[in-house]
Amino acid sequence: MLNSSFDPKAAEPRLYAQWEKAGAFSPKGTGPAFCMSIPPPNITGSLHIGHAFNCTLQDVLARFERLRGKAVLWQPGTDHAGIATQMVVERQLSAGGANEDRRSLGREAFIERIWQWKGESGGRILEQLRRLGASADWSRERFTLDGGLSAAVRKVFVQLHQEGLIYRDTRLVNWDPHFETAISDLEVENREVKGQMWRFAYPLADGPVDGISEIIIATTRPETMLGDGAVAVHPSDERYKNLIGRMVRLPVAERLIPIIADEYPDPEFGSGAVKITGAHDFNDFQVAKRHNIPLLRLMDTRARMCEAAPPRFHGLDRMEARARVLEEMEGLGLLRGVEERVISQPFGDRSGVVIEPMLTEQWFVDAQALAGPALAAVRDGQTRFVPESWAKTYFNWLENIEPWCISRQLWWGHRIPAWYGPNGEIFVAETEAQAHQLASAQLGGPVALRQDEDVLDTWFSSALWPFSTLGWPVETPEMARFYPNATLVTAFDIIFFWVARMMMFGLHFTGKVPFRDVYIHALVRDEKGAKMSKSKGNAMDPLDLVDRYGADALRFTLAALAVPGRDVKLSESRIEGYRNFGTKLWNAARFCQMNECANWEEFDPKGAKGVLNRWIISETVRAAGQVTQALEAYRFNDAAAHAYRFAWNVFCDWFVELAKPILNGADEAAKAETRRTAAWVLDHILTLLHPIMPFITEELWQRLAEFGPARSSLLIAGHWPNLEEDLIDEAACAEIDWIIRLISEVRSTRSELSVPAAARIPLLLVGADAAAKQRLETYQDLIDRLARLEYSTSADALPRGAATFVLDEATIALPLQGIIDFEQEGERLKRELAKLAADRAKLEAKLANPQFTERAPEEVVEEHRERLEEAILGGEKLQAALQRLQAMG
RNA sequence: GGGCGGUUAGCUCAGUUGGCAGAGCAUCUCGUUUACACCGAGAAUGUCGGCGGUUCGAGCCCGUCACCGCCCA
Repeated sequence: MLNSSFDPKAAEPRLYAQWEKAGAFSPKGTGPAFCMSIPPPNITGSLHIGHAFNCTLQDVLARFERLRGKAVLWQPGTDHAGIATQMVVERQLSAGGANEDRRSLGREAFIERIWQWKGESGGRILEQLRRLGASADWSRERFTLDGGLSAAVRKVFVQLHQEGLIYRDTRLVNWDPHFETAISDLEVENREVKGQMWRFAYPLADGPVDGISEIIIATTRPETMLGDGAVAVHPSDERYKNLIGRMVRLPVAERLIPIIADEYPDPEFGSGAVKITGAHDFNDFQVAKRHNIPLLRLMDTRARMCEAAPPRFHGLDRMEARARVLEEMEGLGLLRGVEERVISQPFGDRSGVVIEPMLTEQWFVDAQALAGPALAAVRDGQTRFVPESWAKTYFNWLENIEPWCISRQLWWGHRIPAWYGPNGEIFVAETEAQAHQLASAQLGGPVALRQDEDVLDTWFSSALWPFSTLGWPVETPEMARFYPNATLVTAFDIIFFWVARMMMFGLHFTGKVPFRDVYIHALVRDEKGAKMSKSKGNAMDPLDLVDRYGADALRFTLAALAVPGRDVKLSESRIEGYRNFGTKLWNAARFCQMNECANWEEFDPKGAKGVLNRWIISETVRAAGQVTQALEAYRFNDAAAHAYRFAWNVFCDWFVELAKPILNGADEAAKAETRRTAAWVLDHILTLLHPIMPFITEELWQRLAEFGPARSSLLIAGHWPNLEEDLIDEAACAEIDWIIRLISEVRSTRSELSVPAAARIPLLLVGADAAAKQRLETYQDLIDRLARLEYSTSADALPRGAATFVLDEATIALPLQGIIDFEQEGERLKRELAKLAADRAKLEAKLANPQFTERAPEEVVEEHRERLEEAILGGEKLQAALQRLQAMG
């Protein structure tokens, strides 16, 4: 016998082990393939609510499609996370007290240390996903630095290089002076901070022109003036027209620089003149390129001033240099003011330090060339964004894409497969041996080669994830079967980083899109809508929630809140509510078990005779259809809501209650059929809920079999309902619906009139048609019990002193003389009448409008007519009841 | 500055061809009816952000404004 509640703590690990042991997570059978590649979490990561959300949605899909008979491969794995991982281990080194850092350790030993760390703690997050019930195929777990995936990376690099799509170039990159590496512009966080805007005067070198002797520029970064190559003004700016082409004397640096005309400066903003520091500002870089302005790199890798600055600045940190520049400008009398203002400043999202746009030589991917096919594939529908609106974000980014800087000055990652010869010749090859071959061939003999020190951006390998994990470039059976992937589930903040790049590389290297659907979900925020973060202290730990409420409750909550295109605000009361739902389900199963609702396997729902049974079977068909449709459309919230409503508000609230008299009754045939029906429906509920609540449903599936027929499989390997519409019996639905409405109305009336709950009262059905009379007769016991009636019967006339309400064509009277206050009932009737009168007036007005009757669809007009008739007849009946009541007074 | 999203019950949010405004939580009343108090029965609650337009009919479509959030400059 089941206990009165589910114990997730005990059951979850047991069930999960059972699934794994059964090999339930591996693709099975010959059905259509369904493949998802997990967005690989960082090995440094630990599970946060965003992972839990992403994981839940994927698992819902995986389990749903698996139950539908597809061969499901949910491909798991992790990402090496270059900068984050290196950071973790470097921090460990410096905390070790041995005065070690990565340089003292050396590259090889340091990397060894990281592998060691990875072995110990790198798999933690995947363990945590298991606690949520993730049914990924762990036997196929991959890591971006695995041999096969690394070979794929080298192949891609070499091929793109051969095609001229990877090249070395000197451009501005976002430089992180803390980690001393280039980082992606996507890893830069622009924050509004308080800063100052200084105004500098640059004197004209050859004396005044038209009375103007200097030009004023504004800057928030005074130290960069040392690298200025020009002053730009807008060609249409009348103030400066005659200055274009003249030189100014750059103070402090004591150099001459030209005044140039360019569209970039905004004449409305500040003085309209802009200093151009091509080596330290992205916009300036573009201007400098257009005008061949020299690029002067002022800083070294740690953002200390270097050669291009005057010697007295060498070695100064950029902030020290700023103070010095200001001091000198002031001394020269050329500082023309300063104002406080909010400025947007770039910070490294990992290091937290101010990012320096820096002129360096790096490897770049010609992303623009790869973007074309990636754009086309979404435009012509080969890959579909869900919700569709995210395609716009994707288009917008790809249409304006910049060269992708892929080299990183780190040690942890895929080392760039490029070797340099004695005179700087570059040999790009998949192996060092091949590089030597290339070098020999080109240089006429063996030479010493030095491999590029840098590693690739982590996203370079992630971009290959949907196919490198399947074995590409080897043509494996998995590639043939599971590529393209069916669906990618990820958050919107990663469309640029990852989705776009997978599209570019997938199309370029496999000729196919990497996935058909991209389901984009929102971010999880706290109940006030703030982004969760450890520093804010509002982060909810998913594992803590699992401990307290069970994985199913958390999963159900996340699914129920997964509305496309909107942030998820998670509140604990919601989780608690869905935990309660689990308990409700558990107890419904317990009821079934106590009533021997089993042995349905021989049961054919088509042959069910009882109206109640035919009704709940009809409802099951409807619910299964709704849940299926919702999941197919990625409407996780709808799927959750439909399943919830059916299980609780239909099955528990009505079927179980209505079935009780039968199950306790003497009609053995009816009893047997009802038991089987109940078992059949419950199994369908378990199946429909399984993708969202895998643990409790699996547990019930197995426990229910203790008294019934043995299960032929675990629920995870069961079958999704595929019910035929002709199981729906409209007549049975109408009949049960009538009973439900009758009972609800009695309850409501009793409650409004404060009839004591324990009081048994009579019910008279007045003016009913034959069908209604028949229904009352057939279900009398049941109605009496659920409405707490003394007796119920048909009658010809309204009794004296009764509370009344209208049900279709009939009037229901509850003779309550001596129990209720008739004044109160009179008031209640008047309120009802007023409501009906208002409805009536509205409907009449509408129907009197020829525009409406002529233009609205026939069925809408008809519906309005019916509603009007109902309002009129109902009003008459209540009016009669009211008169009868008042006649007593 | 450009783009996107949001504004519906006290709170969190649904509302997908325009046709009777919903759910969960919270609140209030009643209830030990043999699955369940993590429960049952019932109730109350709305200028669908403002203004204008299209339409027989607008929470939904269009325009505009306000406020909030995010992304990109």
